[in-house]
Amino acid sequence: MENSKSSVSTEQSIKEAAKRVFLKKGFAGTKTRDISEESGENLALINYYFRSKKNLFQIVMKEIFIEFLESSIPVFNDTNTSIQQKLESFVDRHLNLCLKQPDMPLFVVNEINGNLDCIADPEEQKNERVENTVFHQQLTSEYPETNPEHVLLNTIGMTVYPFLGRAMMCGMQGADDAKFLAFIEERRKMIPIWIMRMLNGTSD
Amino acid sequence: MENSKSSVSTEQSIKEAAKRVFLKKGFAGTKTRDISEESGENLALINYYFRSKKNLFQIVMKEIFIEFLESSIPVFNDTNTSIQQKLESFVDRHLNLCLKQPDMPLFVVNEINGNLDCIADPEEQKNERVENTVFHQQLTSEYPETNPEHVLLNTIGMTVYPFLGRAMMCGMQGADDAKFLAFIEERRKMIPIWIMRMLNGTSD
DNA sequence: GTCTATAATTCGATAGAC
DNA sequence: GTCTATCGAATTATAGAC
Repeated sequence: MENSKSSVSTEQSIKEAAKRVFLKKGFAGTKTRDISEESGENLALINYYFRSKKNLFQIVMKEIFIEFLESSIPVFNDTNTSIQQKLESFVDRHLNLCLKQPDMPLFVVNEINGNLDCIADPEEQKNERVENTVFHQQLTSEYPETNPEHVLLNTIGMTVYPFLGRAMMCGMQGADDAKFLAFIEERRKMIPIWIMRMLNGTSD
Repeated sequence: MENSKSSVSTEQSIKEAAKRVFLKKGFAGTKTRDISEESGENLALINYYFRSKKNLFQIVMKEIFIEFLESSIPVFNDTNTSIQQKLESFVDRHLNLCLKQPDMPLFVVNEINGNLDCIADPEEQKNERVENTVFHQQLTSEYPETNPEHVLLNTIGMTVYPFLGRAMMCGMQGADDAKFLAFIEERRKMIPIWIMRMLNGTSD
């Protein structure tokens, strides 16, 4: 914004390339040369624009996290939708997000638990907790005997897990892309139904 | 077994230390010097016993994988138990496994999708696929309209996800160990029930 | 802003004494 | 089998010309 040349697009180009590489290889697995090659920009420009690999990583990490929040929070805070509608909408949006960036869930889950203090700014997280959402309130009032945290974890987990687990999912060997996509589409339809069944079952 | 000194325990010591460090930091994030420090053994001994870092990693990886299979396959292949009993038993065993090594799920999910050819031996995997289990057959015959792969993925996912996702689980901030443990114990009881509810629900 | 060249570290692996 | 010392490659980061 305050530069003279085509620097803005260079900076952007590096950041986008970094995002792709970090997503695929994680922090420790990514070399700055990978980012340089992926972006087509000179190696030195990475440090020129972003000071350090770690700093660049934190920026990318934060963007991904924000992207998730901005996709999810409005859905969970909609005062005009039912629990089931919120589930349908969240699963739909989140599956699309995962399909667009299949490496994202693995990346997040892997790096956020890491030793790195990414997303370190306590300011950023604000009170945008999923705990304080309308969804949470609806669950507590309509299903007072169910712990909402389980519902949330199960929903996110069932949505995300196929992208983490073609591995642990030993049964899906040789699953080509088409089969995987069909699998996901089945889940897009079923997950909200499954969650509702879990909620409505006899409370024992 | 064929060595003269206390070499067996040294080799074991290194392998166990490597397991701990790899579990926590992953392959790329682990330095051989970390393993040396963690084990208290000399740096050079790592290469003496295991030739290379990568080789040591593959050995550890295989052990963890075997541990999972040996814990799960017998349960899924028991001809004397119902679907629900298998679910209860698997969840119970697998949660214990995860509680003993909380870093394990993240590690597996992270590294198995990686570029590494760990567990490369096709021989090892044999036909011990979860696809060919009695559990799979029971599902197909008792719930012919349900895709067994979803059931399997949901079961494993719901069991494992809390260990992956204190992170993505934004709602569980500040969850201390005791609270987390209680959360897991709730799930140990509920997951089989939830899965059965999903199975028995009216087929939409 | 961009490039080349290189400094400064870090890391995996090994040589060689004991 | 174990240790010290170190090589050589890889990698992050920077200095300095353009």
